[in-house]
Amino acid sequence: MPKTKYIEIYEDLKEKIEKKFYEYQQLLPSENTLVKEYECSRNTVRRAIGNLINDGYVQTKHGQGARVIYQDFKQNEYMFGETESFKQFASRNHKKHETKVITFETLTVDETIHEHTLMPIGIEVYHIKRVRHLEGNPVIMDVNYFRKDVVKELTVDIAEDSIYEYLSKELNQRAVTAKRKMVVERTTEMDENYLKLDGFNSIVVVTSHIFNGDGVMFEHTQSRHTPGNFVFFDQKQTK
Amino acid sequence: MPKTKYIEIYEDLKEKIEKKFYEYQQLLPSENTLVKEYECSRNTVRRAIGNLINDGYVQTKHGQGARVIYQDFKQNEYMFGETESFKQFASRNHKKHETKVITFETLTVDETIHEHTLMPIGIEVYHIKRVRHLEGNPVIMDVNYFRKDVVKELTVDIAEDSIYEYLSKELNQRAVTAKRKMVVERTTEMDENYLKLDGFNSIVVVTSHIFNGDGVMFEHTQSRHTPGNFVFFDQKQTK
DNA sequence: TGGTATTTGTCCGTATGTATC
DNA sequence: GGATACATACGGACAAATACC
Repeated sequence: MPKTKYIEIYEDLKEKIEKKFYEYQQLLPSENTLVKEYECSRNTVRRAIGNLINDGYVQTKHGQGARVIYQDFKQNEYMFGETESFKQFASRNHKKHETKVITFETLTVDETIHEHTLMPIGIEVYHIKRVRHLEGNPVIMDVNYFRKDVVKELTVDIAEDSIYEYLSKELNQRAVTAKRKMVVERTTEMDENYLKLDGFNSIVVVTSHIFNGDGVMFEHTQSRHTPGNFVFFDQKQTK
Repeated sequence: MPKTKYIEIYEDLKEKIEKKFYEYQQLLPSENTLVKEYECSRNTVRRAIGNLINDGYVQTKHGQGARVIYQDFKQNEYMFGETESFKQFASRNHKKHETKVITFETLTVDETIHEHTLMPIGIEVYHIKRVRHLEGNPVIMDVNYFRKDVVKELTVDIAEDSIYEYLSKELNQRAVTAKRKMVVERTTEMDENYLKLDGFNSIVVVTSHIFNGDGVMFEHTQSRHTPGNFVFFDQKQTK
């Protein structure tokens, strides 16, 4: 699987910034210099730098250059909200994890579910409730709706392991676009029964709409996070 | 101030999607068609579409096209977290707003402040605490640190109006990059004294590092939002 | 099933404009 | 004013995935 040139350059520059070969506040070499260094066109260098801008690693200024604004961050232990599965997250952080399935059923989308999930009325969906445990503590409740025509035959076993692993490996399905909304709400009785709230009377509710490569919104998920374990990062650049 | 071509195309397509000229799940005209329509090069069309992808409006697939995945959203009344000032937000939503300055002082950054804000040790900063009122209710507490060498002469009057308006109009300074981190914490005594918490024992803490066009991190802000008034949207696309 | 056309993705080179140094 | 550097735009070539007949 050969990577593209601009991705290679992007990753190389990124690593050099992280390793402080290019330091905070320093200007990157000019585009023309990088063109010679990587033996490519200026467009390709610019695409690589464009990605670094999106990641908040550099900031460019017209006739000046691309300045490094990446700062080493005491990486938080917990870092939810990224586009990765619970299992991946737990593994990456070397955390003991477990998923318990509370509800597993098939439903037909009616008016009420449609209002809530934006799934088209009449289709069949899996409705799954799961509690995620981290180091033995129940910290997240996931409420999923999966389109059955896309995810085919789900089972409780798969839901206890990783639905995303199953989708990518067995069905070659991938989440391509994720739209999310975050709010904080008062806890419900359900939250109090299932989650370790540590005195909080609120819960972070992340509602996601997830599209596959065909542009089909195949998943609607409400993730209810205990506040103590929730962190979200974001960076934006005004054009 | 003439806009660039790709921005014009981007905005035109965006509007057509919002107005449902191009509908949900429909494919946009091919790049070559758009090239003829807008009388421009293919690269320019592709840049415009790239922006639509970033906004979560379309999703492209190799060999197929760009599919609209924009869905009308019951726009939430409150929508914090965007890159806009409190005053802009309040005005856009036709809300009565008011800002009360609690603390206004000049400090020299020491080890402790540096640890917390990443501002360089030894420089002078304004330290400002403000409570934001919306429709008469205190809903946000902002704790700012501004580099004095960048923001020059701040006053309490400016802080009560809009520091950002002052910066852009008087000093021609702009926030270019904003890095943010969101967590939920238990309320402090200060939160309880100053904010209308409506029974919540938690508070949404948004910590921001803000860079100007010269790559100087001139502002560090901790925004403490009452949970009931906090909404954050996000969309990501896997490459 | 297979071949062809369409469509997006990558990459290159060049030219011009504009901000910075 | 001149040199440097980024920003925009155009055009062309080829590859790869998809759609169509």
